[in-house]
Amino acid sequence: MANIQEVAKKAGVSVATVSRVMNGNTSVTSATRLKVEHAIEELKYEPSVLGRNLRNSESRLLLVLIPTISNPFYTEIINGIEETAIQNGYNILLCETDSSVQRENIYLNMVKNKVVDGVITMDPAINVNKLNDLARQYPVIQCSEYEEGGVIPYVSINNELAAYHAMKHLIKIGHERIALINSDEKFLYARQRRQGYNRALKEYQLPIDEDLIYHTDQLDFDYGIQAMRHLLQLEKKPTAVFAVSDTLAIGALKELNESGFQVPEDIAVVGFDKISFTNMTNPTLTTISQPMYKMGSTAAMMLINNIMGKKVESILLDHELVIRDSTLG
Amino acid sequence: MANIQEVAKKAGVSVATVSRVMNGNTSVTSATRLKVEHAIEELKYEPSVLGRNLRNSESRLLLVLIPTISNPFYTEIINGIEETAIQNGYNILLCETDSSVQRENIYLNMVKNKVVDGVITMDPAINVNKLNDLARQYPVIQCSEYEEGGVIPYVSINNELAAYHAMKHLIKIGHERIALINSDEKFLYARQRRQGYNRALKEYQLPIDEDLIYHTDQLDFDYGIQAMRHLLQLEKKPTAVFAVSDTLAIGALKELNESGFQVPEDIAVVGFDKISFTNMTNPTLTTISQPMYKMGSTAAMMLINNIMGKKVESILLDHELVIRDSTLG
DNA sequence: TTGAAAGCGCTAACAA
DNA sequence: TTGTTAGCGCTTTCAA
Repeated sequence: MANIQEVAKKAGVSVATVSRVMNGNTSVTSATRLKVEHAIEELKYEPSVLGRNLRNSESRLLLVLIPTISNPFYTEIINGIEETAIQNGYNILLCETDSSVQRENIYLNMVKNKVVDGVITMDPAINVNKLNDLARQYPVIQCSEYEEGGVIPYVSINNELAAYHAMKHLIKIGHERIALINSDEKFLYARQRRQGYNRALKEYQLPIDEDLIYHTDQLDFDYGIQAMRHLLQLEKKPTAVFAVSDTLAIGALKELNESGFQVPEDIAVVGFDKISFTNMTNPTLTTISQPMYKMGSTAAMMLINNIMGKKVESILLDHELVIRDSTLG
Repeated sequence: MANIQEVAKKAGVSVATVSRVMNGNTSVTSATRLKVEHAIEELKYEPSVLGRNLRNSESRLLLVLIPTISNPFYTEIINGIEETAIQNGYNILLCETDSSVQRENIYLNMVKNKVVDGVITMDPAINVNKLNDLARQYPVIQCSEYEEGGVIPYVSINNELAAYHAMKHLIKIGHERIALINSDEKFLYARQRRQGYNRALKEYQLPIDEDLIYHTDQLDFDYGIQAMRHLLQLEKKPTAVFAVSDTLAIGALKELNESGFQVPEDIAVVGFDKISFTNMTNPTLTTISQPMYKMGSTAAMMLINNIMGKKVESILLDHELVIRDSTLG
């Protein structure tokens, strides 16, 4: 691949002039510009991003940190991030932390090392102190999961309200014993959704039965199966289940089918996220729709603005309850 | 962030010595090394990857091109690529082409611009000529989809044989009218799976009925639903369906459930890939298991070897027929 | 309008 | 063993 010097030589001008042409600088006569463009064409010159980046100390790369690529929830967010990034001349470096501290370190160093210009993190298990440290000097945005009252800008939804809506729906169609399949309450979203769960029960003067609350370590299908299996062993079984992730809800649905329970006649199920699978299950799954694509594109826009030195505000996007067969008794 | 000069100054040595310490060069006395390490610690020095890369003309970044992030099939492959890349000191730049020529161009230019050291492509719709051009000068590996008889090293499975196995299974349990939900046969894997379909039918002296072969434009669930809807309108309906992707098979299953057909009693279904959701459907889906993780890690290893100047050989990995409820009548 | 030259941060060849 | 220095490819300041 030809470099700027060869182009300059071929065109009979200086490298500065070539650079000016490349960057659309106006102070070049059209005659010179033509000569240079000709040389560029002839040599099939493509400027080295490395050289340019070193000089400008920018990489036009955004780091995107996700806990796992396997959950379709993240997939849609990533679509939103990527589209917006590309539109603004950035590319994304997608990295899975697997919630491992070691990986997290590697990736956060990429920010310090200027491999990337900024970072969007969706990992709920990330070390908050380290992240705050980083955010003092570099552009950082949190997406979906965030630190309450923290200093890092975020985009998310109102998890408490969303959970409240899901619960209210179940209560209104007559359920009184509603199980909650939650993830670890060390995560903010888990705590918030739990609060929404509690609020709805209180509002309708229903008791909070700790037996009906199950915590899972992870969000894979299998954990939903296990949770449901546990709940079905209770003496006083629930008549409805609210899972904080569609993947868990799908696992629960599977276990109910296997065990011969009818959904929603015997037990109703509500999920959370509206991943595309939820339309393929039998019955289809009632769920809270998160604006995943928009969340991603908003996060990307915030990060890019932040990189360009603008001040950005945190934002909570709207959710929506999508009622499907798993609660239509 | 401090740079190498500041560290050198603080340690009272030259930048070359700091560089030597950073790169584990042995010809440094332990006294000097100590001084330098001290300075590095004190200034929290992290070498600039940009400077290093420009100098070494390498980025230690691998480009991974996928048609869409939404298909879980790719997710597992990516896991394999990423793990292997990290183990070897590389990171991956994951990019969705959406099978768009424009995006493809942007990304392939990243190789020429040395933003990345090499590329693994899984996009079946990629421009083969352009890719071959690129491969003349830069490390390129094809994963899953490849050019038959081409010059670019690839890792894949024996698609013809896999499809043959799936069909043989259906025939052996008594099916004679077996529909094929295939994707566009402009893709090699679609042609190969079609060949396996044909071979099995011929071997058992069953007729090839073109009415039973349906081609979809994409692999999303919805396309599987549509395909099945079409097949159910035939006068002589199939008794079994083989879909070349689990996502299509899941859509087909959905449509069968909706229309009141029993699977596998009325119609049996076989998918392809073994994505994790195939264990959640009702009934669970018989499918061809592709070694996705291994495919990814193999591709990454091939690319890294290629970057290091080694010659690499194409390889076909083993598949496996996983028999589940959707064919257990 | 154009060119010369400095410099981004690093590594490695060469010299001492 | 250590230091000096050129140079990777580019942009931008300053001068002409």
